[in-house]
Amino acid sequence: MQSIPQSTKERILGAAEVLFAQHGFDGASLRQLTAAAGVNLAAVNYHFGSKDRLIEEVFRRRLDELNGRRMAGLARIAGLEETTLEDVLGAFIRPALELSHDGNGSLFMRVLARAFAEHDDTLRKFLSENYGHVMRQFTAEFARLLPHLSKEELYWRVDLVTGALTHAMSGFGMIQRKSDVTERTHREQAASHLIRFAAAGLSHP
Amino acid sequence: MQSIPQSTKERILGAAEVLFAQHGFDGASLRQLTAAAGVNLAAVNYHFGSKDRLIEEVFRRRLDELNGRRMAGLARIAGLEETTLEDVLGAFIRPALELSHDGNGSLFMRVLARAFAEHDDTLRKFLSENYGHVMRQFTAEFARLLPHLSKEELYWRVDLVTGALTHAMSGFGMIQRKSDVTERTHREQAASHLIRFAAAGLSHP
DNA sequence: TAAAGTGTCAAACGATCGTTTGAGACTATC
DNA sequence: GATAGTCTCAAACGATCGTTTGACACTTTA
Repeated sequence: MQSIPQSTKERILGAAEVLFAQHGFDGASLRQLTAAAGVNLAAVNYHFGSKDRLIEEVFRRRLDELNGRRMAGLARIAGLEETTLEDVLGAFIRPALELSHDGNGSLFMRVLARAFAEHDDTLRKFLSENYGHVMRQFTAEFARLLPHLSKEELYWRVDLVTGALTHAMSGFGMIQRKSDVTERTHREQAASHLIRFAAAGLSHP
Repeated sequence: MQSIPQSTKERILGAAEVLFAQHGFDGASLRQLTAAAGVNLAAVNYHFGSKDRLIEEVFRRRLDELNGRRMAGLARIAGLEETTLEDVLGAFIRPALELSHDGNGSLFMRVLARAFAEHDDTLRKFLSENYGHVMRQFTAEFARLLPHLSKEELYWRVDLVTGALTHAMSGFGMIQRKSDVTERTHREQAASHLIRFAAAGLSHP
């Protein structure tokens, strides 16, 4: 129950996230979208300029939060003597899982997985320019903790970890929470699975 | 140089695979597609009935070959005493890598990755009905080789392996072959990376 | 109170989509 | 040589797309 009604911009962004996750960027039309948001068709172009700019805003809103938390988590442990691989993976994975269980945030991971599959150059450039430093910093920390790996080996493994996490967090095959498990417990179990899997794949001899 | 010209159906299927990989199922129009294939616009509906049926045929053509090879590889080793986890993973991964390096087959893995991201129910049902038995059989063999894992643990890990392989084989971040390495060598290196990573992720304690 | 700014609305724009049509070319059958 | 079947072709169909327009209501500024 929201006593203060959402602004038109916020209603559009919310509906866009849901419909982009369900039907893709092309598949979700502005007519569907504005109808779902309860606003006029012309509102998207008035407030965002174009559909493409709306798509960018959908990303920016969630990724600023997501990667901000990731960098904050990494900053707490990076470079320390006692830091483990699991710690670094936790800093990368847990913010995404928290987002997944926050309102419509879970749908955003589906939107993100779509963006990866699209191979769209404009979108990739946008993601790389705005958030590329996050992956670079995490990779640097992995390199410090896995000194026995060559640069090529490490890149391979980090790439495979990225694929596994994107796939899992997009909810493609995510195992459903049972009714006798609290959501918090389930989230912790999911994080544990992901982290242990990734750590094993990254660090094997 | 093909002395025997391809049939209209084959030209459409070839062009469809390329354009679906590049622009997606919605993004690639029949007008682009038929122009690239050098055939008339109406040829798609004449030979395939509709765009959706064309999409199904694009999948069927490659997946029959791919999963046929996977099942043949699995049949050679399934249930044997001396079979290793790496053997089973090899039977699953190598046919996909061979496809990736065969003509336009590499683009098909991108098409497949798109299909996963789409979450389209019709397509998922089609894939599950026609090729679901392949994943079930491989999972059964994994279960035999990893008896210490609970059913839930195993499903989690197999799902994460699937994500990593789909991601990697779609060529998203696949490390480029260097010019001083033969294609065959590079393919073997890729298979080795994937198999070792997946084996570590599946079997860790 | 007049002017300027902000936001919403129905309606229309031109473009592009998947699909259908009907005429015509070609081959095989009788 | 007429007939039936297979295939190709240009053209058009209706639908839907993202975007633009101009009128109108409301608030803020002067």
